[in-house]
Amino acid sequence: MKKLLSIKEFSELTGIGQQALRHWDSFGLFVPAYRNPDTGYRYYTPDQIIMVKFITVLSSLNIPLKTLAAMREGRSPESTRTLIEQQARLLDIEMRRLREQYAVMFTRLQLIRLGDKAPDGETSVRVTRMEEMPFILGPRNEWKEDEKFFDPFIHFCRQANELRINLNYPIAARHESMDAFVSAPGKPEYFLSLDPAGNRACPAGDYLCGFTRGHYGELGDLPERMTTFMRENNLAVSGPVYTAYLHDELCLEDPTRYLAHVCVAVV
Amino acid sequence: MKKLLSIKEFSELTGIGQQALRHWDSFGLFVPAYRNPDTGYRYYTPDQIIMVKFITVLSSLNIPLKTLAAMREGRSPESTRTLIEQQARLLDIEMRRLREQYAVMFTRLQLIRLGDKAPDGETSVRVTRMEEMPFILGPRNEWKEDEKFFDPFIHFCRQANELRINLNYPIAARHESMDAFVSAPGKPEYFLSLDPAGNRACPAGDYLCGFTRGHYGELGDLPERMTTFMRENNLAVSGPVYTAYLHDELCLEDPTRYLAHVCVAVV
DNA sequence: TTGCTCCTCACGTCACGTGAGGTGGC
DNA sequence: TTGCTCCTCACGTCACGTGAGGTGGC
Repeated sequence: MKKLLSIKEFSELTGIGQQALRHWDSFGLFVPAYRNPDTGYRYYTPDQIIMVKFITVLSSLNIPLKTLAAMREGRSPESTRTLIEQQARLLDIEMRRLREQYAVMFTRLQLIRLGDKAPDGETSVRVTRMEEMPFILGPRNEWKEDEKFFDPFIHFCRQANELRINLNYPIAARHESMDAFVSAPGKPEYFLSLDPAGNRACPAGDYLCGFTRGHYGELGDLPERMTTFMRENNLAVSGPVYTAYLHDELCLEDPTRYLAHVCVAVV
Repeated sequence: MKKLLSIKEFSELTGIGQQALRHWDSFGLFVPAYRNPDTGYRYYTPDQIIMVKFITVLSSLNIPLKTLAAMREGRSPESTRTLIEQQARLLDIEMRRLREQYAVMFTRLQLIRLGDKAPDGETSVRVTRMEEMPFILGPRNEWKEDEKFFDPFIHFCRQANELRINLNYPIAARHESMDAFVSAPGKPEYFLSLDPAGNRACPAGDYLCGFTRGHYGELGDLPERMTTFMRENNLAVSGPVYTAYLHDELCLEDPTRYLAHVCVAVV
């Protein structure tokens, strides 16, 4: 004689809600071992815990319950093995996705923190040691005279989609030379995705860094201030100019207060 | 003059469905940069991609969109930083959960595969080298005469819930001696959870293994066959007796065909 | 009888997807 | 005019949660 558990007891034992158990019963995914024909009461046996736990594990990835129900009938060791192996692959994909999201969040956090430490007045220019920053370079931008301002940016995003570049990472800009930056600060030659697994990087080293506030591409007098600083301190440029927004629309509602960070390697 | 994107263009660029964008607009989570007052058409700017991507990353864990919308208004670098840090913690928990599920699936798979390789006739007894199998031991079972058969099993499950033992792992049984196993095969002294991170393990070594088919606790003549085999081959027991179901209700619909595996270390 | 549990509708929720029916620009 | 896109309801979906109203055993 097997011990029978009421739906309340079984619900408490397994942690599955009563209504969930009734729902699973309603379309045959998981039915009680016994049902009182007079009262309609559901009774479960303790060994049904095994099945119920298995179902929760399987359903925790977005496999529809009806699909699971279909797979459960006519089951065999082979079919269950296949089901688990398939689930393992899904788990693997999901774990990759989470790791990537973690990296996205961490990269974003680094930028915000760098912005939090921006020097007083937010207009200063200085030389700082910077760590390596990996990235993926987009296609070279074409700034035709008649073209709309954001067309190259859209082109970058479209290319990114095609090349399976993750647009969740912060996007930065790059001018190939200080001259190019000074003459057109809002028209970088490249956009880049700050993917930590990127195939390129701006190397660790001393960088001339400038901060300024304003809408995307509006860098005010920062280019002049940087060139002035370099002249006064006898510095020479030794690489491209990188522009990143540390505090952007994710942090601020007022677009005129976005915080930009421009850096260029110097010797 | 900013480039304006129709909802279709923006949807294709970001991979977010048109109706999702309308839905996000409807309660203020993410509104188009411009709206034609005559036609009601929605227009988005390319830089809104950044926000939309951020939202998808945040919402991919089960944070309700309304909660996100509430957090988005009056945002600051500090609030966004806190939001990301909180998200990172959630991601961490989620990754632990997935790793655990992966272990659950893998452990289950090992049992099924062992069952697939069960010897011909499925009634044979033999000595095999077995790998280490970690587990967590439950409380000692009390088999009172008048108690229902499954009561100790329920007690184990309840204890497991209290002790935060993961019941998703396969559950096995253990008799402390061959005598105890032979005299009451269906009444093990312990139940155990086959958690690979368990604090105990049956060590790698040579085990006398027996297979039999039948419902839980019904081991037929397997105990006798095992003792006979040991006598005939001059083997001595050197540890507890473990019983696990390799093909159970997860694999088979017919309870009389469940496949049990009994093993005991021998010298 | 009281309190507890169970039942079956039936509607609510969340984040959309999917037509239904109509409009507007080329 | 045709074809395309956009709009706003409004209902469907999925996996339940949450009462509503009624029953049954101690």
